[in-house]
Amino acid sequence: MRTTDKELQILQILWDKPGSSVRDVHEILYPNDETGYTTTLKLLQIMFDKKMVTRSKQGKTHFYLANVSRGDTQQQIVDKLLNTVFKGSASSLVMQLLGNSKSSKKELDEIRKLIDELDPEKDHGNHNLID
Amino acid sequence: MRTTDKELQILQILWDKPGSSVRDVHEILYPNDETGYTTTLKLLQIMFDKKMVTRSKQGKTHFYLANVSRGDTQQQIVDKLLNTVFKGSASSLVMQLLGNSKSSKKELDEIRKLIDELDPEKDHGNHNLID
DNA sequence: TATATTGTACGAAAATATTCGTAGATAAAA
DNA sequence: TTTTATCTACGAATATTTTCGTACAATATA
Repeated sequence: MRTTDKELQILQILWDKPGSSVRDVHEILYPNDETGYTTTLKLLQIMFDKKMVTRSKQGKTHFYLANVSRGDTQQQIVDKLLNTVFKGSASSLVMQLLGNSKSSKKELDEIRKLIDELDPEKDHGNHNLID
Repeated sequence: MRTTDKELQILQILWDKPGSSVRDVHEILYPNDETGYTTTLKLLQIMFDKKMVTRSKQGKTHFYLANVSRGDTQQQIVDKLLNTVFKGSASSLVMQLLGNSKSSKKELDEIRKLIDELDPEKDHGNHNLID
């Protein structure tokens, strides 16, 4: 089953603010009300039919929760990107990502730590320690 | 201007095999001819109108070249992914990417090297060298 | 030369995604 | 209680993407 662009944006909101109402979502999605309220409503209803979200009624309004995990969804999308645009090469994806962006030193360190954890055997990083 | 799914697949082919004909592209895109030849033709024509590709005629057939660079396109798509799904955090994208995938040691080393180049100041990687 | 094959062009159908309009129910405010 | 706000439901209009059908020209083959 496919996740469309708008659905992804909405999931994003629900992951950040679980239990949002249609109005909550709508106000974040279209801060200037460029688009009608019922559009957002319809999207949430479709997502409910697809079981991408759950909801509970309180009074007359529904409160929604994402029913797919952020991690799984991220994984799915990254995998697709990896295969369709980077021929399955994770390193070239990372190169593209880091090469032309202003990632903070903190982020770089986090990534390095991750790699060290994934590849514990190698005696890496022994450059210019002594001299 | 937006790059659709199929357009991306076709660009992929043209980057790998510059100067492909419609038939070349078609056979790679639909190896079992699940879809009509004129579909592929139409897609290439649309991409030509959008100036995403160029072409030159030889006899009666056209040979196509991508008119957008692979790198730029990758960058554009990765940036979008980064912002819509990872809140702009490159490290969490990389974590998702590497955490749950079987990247080869070679790839991990390449990535490490890249990070070292981007972050030359830090005296990183000085763990358990002596003891 | 006739016939089959392979190419282009392009309008339109089909599939999918997004947006809107209307109707009706419930809750809040006058 | 009447009126106004806000909510849901849902069919249908729009927009976009993908696919197909048909016409016709150029080339290869019988």
